[in-house]
Amino acid sequence: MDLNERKLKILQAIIQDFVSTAEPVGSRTLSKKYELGVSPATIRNEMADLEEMGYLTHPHTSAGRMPSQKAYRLYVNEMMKKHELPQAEKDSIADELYKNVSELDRTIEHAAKILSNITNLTSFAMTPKKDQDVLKFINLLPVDERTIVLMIVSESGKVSNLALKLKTEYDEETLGLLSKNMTYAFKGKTISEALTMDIIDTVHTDMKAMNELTGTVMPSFMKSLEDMLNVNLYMDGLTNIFKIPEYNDLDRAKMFMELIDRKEDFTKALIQRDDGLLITIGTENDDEQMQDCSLITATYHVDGKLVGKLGVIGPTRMRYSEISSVIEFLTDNLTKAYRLTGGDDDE
Amino acid sequence: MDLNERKLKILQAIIQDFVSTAEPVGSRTLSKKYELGVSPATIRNEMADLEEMGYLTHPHTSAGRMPSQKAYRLYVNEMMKKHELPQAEKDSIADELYKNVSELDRTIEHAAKILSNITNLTSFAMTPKKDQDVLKFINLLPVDERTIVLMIVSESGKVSNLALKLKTEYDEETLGLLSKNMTYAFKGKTISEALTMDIIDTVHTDMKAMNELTGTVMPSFMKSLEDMLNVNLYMDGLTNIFKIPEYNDLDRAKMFMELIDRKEDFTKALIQRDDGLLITIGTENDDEQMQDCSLITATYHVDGKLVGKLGVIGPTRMRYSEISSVIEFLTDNLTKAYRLTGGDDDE
DNA sequence: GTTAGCACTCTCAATAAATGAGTGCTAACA
DNA sequence: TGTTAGCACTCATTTATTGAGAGTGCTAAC
Repeated sequence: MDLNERKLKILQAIIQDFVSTAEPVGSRTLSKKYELGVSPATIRNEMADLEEMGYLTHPHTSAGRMPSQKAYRLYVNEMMKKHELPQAEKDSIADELYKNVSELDRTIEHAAKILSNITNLTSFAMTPKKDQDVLKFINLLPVDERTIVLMIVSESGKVSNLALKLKTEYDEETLGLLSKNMTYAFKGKTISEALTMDIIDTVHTDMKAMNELTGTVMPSFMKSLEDMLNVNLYMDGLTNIFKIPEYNDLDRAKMFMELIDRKEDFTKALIQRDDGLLITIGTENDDEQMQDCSLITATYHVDGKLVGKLGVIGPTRMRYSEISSVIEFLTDNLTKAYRLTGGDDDE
Repeated sequence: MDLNERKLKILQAIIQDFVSTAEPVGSRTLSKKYELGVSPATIRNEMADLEEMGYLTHPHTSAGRMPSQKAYRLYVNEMMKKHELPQAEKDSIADELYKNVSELDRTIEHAAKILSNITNLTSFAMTPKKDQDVLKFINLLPVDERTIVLMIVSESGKVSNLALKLKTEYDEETLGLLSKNMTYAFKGKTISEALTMDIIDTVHTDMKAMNELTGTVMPSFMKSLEDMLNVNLYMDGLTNIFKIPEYNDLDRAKMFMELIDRKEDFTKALIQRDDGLLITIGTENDDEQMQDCSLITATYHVDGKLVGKLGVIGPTRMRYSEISSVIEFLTDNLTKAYRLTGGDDDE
């Protein structure tokens, strides 16, 4: 059977209607609401064909048709037009985003908030994976007799630090020397590389005081490096699912919330996704609990290298086109805001 | 009417039963399950009295009784025995908590997770209010030709920093001088005090290069101070409410989720609560949406001064005694872990 | 190939009836 | 005077029944 012009038109109308109403759509409604130029009976015949081809389903005999996952995939691949955001909306999003640019994590969190507000879906935003981030320098700063601060700065502008309480007093000169040695040893290494190095050996010297200090500082240093590798996931608009008819059912809402609550698993799943704008529909998602959801994600870059992700999760019935545009606009702007090297930003 | 021994015993039994079953309890059930030594008919008479006194309510004529808010208050004030946690549980909680002690925020987040796991309720943990935190030193570190790191260390061990991209190149000597000036000006001031100072004036000098640098650094400095004041709220166990029969109703679940989703308001409400272990039941909560919930919170201290909070929110029917104990145990341990001054911890 | 017409299917909402848990009251009892 | 058994009554909950409505599939006519 052929997916001719008319069938496509009808399918598109059904998708459009179902996406906005969430109700199975019947032949009469269709012929009244959309200018298809044919009678309900003809539409019925075509719908029967479309169903046979797998693009439509039936909740039960006397109900209207609704798009199948295959239909959404066809729509996303072939029928969807690029949605151009109105300038006013772009401006307001950018305003809202830049208003809060400071620490990366805060901005990312804020981006998730913006996204859920606009889409009325549950949004998420992931801070960048930092394993390829390159160490720039390490500094040990005296605070008081027993306290020092360990500070690690990386290319991406990421700064980690930790106040350390020492068991014994230290000597400032040794501290300075150790800072230098550590910087010399680790500068230019990625965080992952640094973690595989035999760190104590690397900065070993003959000085007793120094070795003692090293022994105290190193565990914290490694712990900080590990912390820097951690990816944070921010979510927003959890309650939005209650606005979605599909989830007006306690069990489904529950399933969804549980999915969302397993943040570690969810983060893992996100990390594994391909870069760029990616739409996965229903069973295209690996995770079993996501098989009646769709995910749209896109990637942003920090310092042109580190990759973070941002997106929404919702029912397979969603406004793929509009939502994709918003997500892309946000990731583009994040990338712009965090182009650290060579940029002229003063943040 | 008098709240005699027998009435108290019956009331306690009703509370106990209702807390674990969530079902209104009838006279027959009561006489069978608890050793009250009287017949259902007698219990019925007493229950009618208790209802008249305001300790019990009736969902409808032919249903059993359930405790009123007044009953829970009586229970918490007078009848509740201190629940001593079994040593095994204490150990496992402490293990789980200390396993992750590093940056304060991570630990706090983790504490919330532990709490929700144990109580099967929705938990929250707030990082300390830092307005009384005292600045210790300010440091400006060179990174590369155009980049410096601004670092602020406070008494509580809180370290804030921000990589700054400058419009023009800087000179290391000036940078060092500015660090010294700033430390001199702000050392010993609380963050709140620092924010009210006319900062630019404070470090004003005759040097042109210095004033230029100051102009660039200061906005970021103030922004960092403001960021340091921010209180973070971590929540966990959101999906636990779905396990609670009271919320097996879409509307109520929705209400609850919305309450939780308004994090700013929720944080404000928490900040206003009194210190120490505090139990508020139903309408004792100011917030309208919380009037059918109970809250238990307790405070922990960082460096003996800064105050953070931790607790749970759930239906008025909850195990006040056990939960209070867990919360107190957690806050005690947090306070211990973050006793920075004078302690012997090496974290 | 398209359309009107009609029987048929199935869900959903409304109504009614049966069920059962639990009370309140009365009268008898210790 | 306090306690208890007995029983009528109440009200939520469950199950069954019915009717309306939306929509299809098929047939026959155009």
